[in-house]
Amino acid sequence: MGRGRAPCCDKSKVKKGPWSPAEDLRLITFIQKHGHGNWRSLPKQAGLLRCGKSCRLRWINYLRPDVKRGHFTLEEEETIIKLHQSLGNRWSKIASSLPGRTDNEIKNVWNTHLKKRALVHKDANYDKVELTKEFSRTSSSFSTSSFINMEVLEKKENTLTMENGDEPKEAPSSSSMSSHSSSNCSNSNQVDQVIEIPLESDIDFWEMLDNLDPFKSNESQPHDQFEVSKSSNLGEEDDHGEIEYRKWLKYLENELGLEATSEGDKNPTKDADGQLGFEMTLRPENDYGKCYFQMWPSSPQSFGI
DNA sequence: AACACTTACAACCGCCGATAG
DNA sequence: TCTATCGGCGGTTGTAAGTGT
Repeated sequence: MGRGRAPCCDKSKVKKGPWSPAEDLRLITFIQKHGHGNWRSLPKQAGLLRCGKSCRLRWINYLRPDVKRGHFTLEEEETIIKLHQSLGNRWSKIASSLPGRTDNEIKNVWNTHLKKRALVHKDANYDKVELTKEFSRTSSSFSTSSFINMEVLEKKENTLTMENGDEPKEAPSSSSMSSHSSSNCSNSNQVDQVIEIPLESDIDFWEMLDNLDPFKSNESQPHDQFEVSKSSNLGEEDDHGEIEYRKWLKYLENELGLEATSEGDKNPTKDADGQLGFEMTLRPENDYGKCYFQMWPSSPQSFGI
């Protein structure tokens, strides 16, 4: 065999295109449990029909807990412009100066906004007024319906993804997504992570969940195995939502090594914004601390709230 | 309302350097 | 020294969402 480079994987056997929430969850779960020592073998071990590179990219650019999302601040944009002047298209180098930002994101922002601005800067000595106007542009469009975000609020010493001896980053900036959780976070400093989970009608997603072992084994049993607590603080018309919700609990307990500290913790609560959530403590072996899980429906109505 | 065009960004592709055998 | 493999990087593409006509 010559020096010709073998493809990183069998392209005919891997899925391409956008990641589904189910795939995201699988990847997050796997990396939380086992880390990502070998990207090439990870997809197989995690049960993902993706190539290792795709998993790595998805994790680094999107799922990593310390990745900062939302629009760039004026300072960040100025930093990028300055660094680009000295470094050129060395996006990873530029990204290393902007904690929480990925090279891919910086590259995109450069190509879509900053390149033009830099040209204007060159030609017209950088009109600060225009710059400020552009800064107020609407934030990047989050795909809220297909997003799983782990927001590390107060990271304990942990085993999660801190490569190269990275220091735990500050809490991610308040994006439109993160704002869902802010009220909860501020109420409990002991919560270490907020994991936001879409509760949507993504067929693939729920089919995957339904096929997971904990649920498979329940197929012959009625749904009320997750016995809906009528005394919960949700309305009675929430039965369906709460059943799904309890499925989630069961799944998370099994997959992420979570456990409720008391039965009361398993009862979902609503915050001031009407967001459903529940608090659970991770088992000691994971050492991730206490988490607050939030679920948001595609629209509040779908939960009858 | 329907279509065309533009924008934003997630994801893919292929190359490169480092490393192990 | 050569070769195979891997992670990482930068360029590019595909497409959903937004906007204009």
